[in-house]
Amino acid sequence: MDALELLIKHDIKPSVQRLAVMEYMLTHFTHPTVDEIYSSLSPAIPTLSKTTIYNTLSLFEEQGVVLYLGIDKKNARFDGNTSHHAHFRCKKCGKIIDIFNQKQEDIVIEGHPELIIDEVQTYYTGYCKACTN
Amino acid sequence: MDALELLIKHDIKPSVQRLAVMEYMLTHFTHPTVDEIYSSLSPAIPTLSKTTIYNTLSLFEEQGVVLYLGIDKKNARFDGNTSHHAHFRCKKCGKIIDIFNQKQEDIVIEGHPELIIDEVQTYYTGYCKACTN
DNA sequence: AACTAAATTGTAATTATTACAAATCTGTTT
DNA sequence: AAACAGATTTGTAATAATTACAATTTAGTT
Repeated sequence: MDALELLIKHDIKPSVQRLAVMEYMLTHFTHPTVDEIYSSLSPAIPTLSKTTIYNTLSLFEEQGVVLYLGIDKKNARFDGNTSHHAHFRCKKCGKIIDIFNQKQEDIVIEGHPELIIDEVQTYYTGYCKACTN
Repeated sequence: MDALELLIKHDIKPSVQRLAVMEYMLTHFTHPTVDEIYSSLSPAIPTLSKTTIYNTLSLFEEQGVVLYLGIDKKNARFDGNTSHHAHFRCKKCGKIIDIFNQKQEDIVIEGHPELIIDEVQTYYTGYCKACTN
């Protein structure tokens, strides 16, 4: 599925900027920050504003086409992969690794039938292989 | 276990400020922010500085006597309950609820024996009972 | 009492994010 | 093709959480 299709499917009107951000998210599953996205796209779209990146990602998140990650104290991070998976953050190098072998979480939390769950995020913290040696 | 014992057990030299913060965390399992802690303790300790709260919580977290929660976009939140449990945040009222009925997570992630896991945090997001009616 | 190291304080700096008004763009109607 | 309306983007300024840091205070030891 390409960027344009994805936007339309999620009721997002495409624009040059939105397509560029979506395209970036679909080719960089590195959980980028706003700054990283801005720095990467800015040369090709010289008029691009960082506010647009904030607006765009905020819209994308509302429409469920990207995931907001709160795993990093410093910056918001975003994930173009919205399928169910967890994340691991290395305390030393800061790298964030996808963890795919998760059982699908329950939609209802046992013992809390009164809560309506929209989203589940699991964050592991520790040391990656490169930082252990 | 009282505040003094806990600090000593975690190799933290007690001081008036540290004891006050620890005491607060042991009597307020509300996942407070730095500001909330500061505002609550400030009247009794008029010379208290907000920097001290930051320093103290940072030390407490390193020593494993409180948990840092990244569930709230705006502020850091802290939990004096370091036993294994998950958290739920209501999108509407912002309340954070403890979820205790979790199976103990594995120390090793299946498929990633190379990662050293120090911590696992699970954050649920959705709507609480009061905000659903 | 003097000394040393640690802890606390207060102010200033940093920085991510948001608010907002002006400018630009898109699509539609006349 | 011009005019218009609404949405989008932009740039700047404001906000606010956190950190840096130097000065002061405190606690413990000689």
